[in-house]
Amino acid sequence: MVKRTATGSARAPRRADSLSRGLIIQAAIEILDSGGEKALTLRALTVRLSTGYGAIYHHVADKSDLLATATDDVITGVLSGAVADADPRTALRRLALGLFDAIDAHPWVGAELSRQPWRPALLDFYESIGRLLDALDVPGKARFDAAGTLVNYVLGVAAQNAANARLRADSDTDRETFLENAATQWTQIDPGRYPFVHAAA
Amino acid sequence: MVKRTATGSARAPRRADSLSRGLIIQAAIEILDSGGEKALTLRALTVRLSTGYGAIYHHVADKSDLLATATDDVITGVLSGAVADADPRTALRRLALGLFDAIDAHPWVGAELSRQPWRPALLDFYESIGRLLDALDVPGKARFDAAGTLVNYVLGVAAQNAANARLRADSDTDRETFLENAATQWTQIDPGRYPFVHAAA
DNA sequence: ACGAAGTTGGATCGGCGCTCCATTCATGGG
DNA sequence: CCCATGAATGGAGCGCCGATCCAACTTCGT
Repeated sequence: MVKRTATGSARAPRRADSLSRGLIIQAAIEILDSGGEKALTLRALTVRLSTGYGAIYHHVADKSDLLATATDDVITGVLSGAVADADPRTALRRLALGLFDAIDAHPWVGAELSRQPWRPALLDFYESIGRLLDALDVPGKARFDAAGTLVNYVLGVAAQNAANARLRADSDTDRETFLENAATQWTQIDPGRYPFVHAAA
Repeated sequence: MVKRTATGSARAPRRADSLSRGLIIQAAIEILDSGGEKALTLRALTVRLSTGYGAIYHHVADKSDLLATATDDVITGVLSGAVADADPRTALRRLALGLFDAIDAHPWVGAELSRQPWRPALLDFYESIGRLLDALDVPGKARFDAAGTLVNYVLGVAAQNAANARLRADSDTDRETFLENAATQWTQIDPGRYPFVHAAA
């Protein structure tokens, strides 16, 4: 016999597997990837997870919390996916390209990062860059400037790339050349920004 | 005698001064400046302009059109406000700082630009930078890269600045030092990015 | 066995962008 | 001079959103 609420409507049975914050965020990421930023609605989440609002809000503060945590997840993935490299310069390149690729694959990450540039995951990113620049014997102050310049540059180019992708949703033939452009531009920037270090190397 | 609609509700008299697209956008900018991005609602616009939805949608496609045009207006203001300067290098500095100040004064401009990096007004901005770099005898390809790097850097730093302002809504004592930092960082970037040109100068 | 604490589902609320249409008014052709 | 026409206007209403709230359910210590 189906139980009824006080208002007389039917009530679905409780889910078998228990919900968790991680599950919710993972579902949010999938929705964001498949449908873009505007596709992530609480309703869509309840449908995908076969649950209600209460369950979601029990594990998550609000929608912005959801977006922020999802973004952190992606960035952390980029960091952990970056293999250690003997040469700091190519390691930097790898890191920057990894960030670009991540935003290219999940455009909503770029938008969120430009909205909240001090997310913990992004600070970790700065930390890694700082260590690599340290290995390049870049002096302290310049190191900070360089990290900021690099990240801002990647975020900006990724945003432009996302805008391009929005304009023409197909013909990704020149996407590879675009990536190569970004790569070469960065390789130009690093030695150019620090001509002393570059000359020393 | 007050006229009544078919549903019997009262109808306000028609406004004396006629509406125009420019008026609507100006009102939108004022709302955005005073209350931030989320304060711009069609309802707020109707209240401020003492009008209805129909009048607004007759002059404007939709809300994104409103935001985009308002952003173009601000950027165009930065460009027209930049006085000609004999030295291309300080002219570049002025342009970059002008963009930063504009975003600092209207944070919603930064968010919109990162969402739509190819707005006509921003293209004009690139055009101006390109001309200045040409005056610096920067070769063609590097010129394009430099303009992109500069704009992306300013946008990124401005976004970080906006985030800072969001965190501490007061104590703008260190805002000046922040601006100076950005300025010196750019003066470092320009010669650093093109050590050849800088050495030649 | 039982009640407290932890979890879940969904009705509900206020507000949003936007559509639609009755109404108003300036204009110019007869 | 008049009135037909169409641009301009105001506002009710629609569908959807994020968020709240609470009854219903589960788990678990005792």
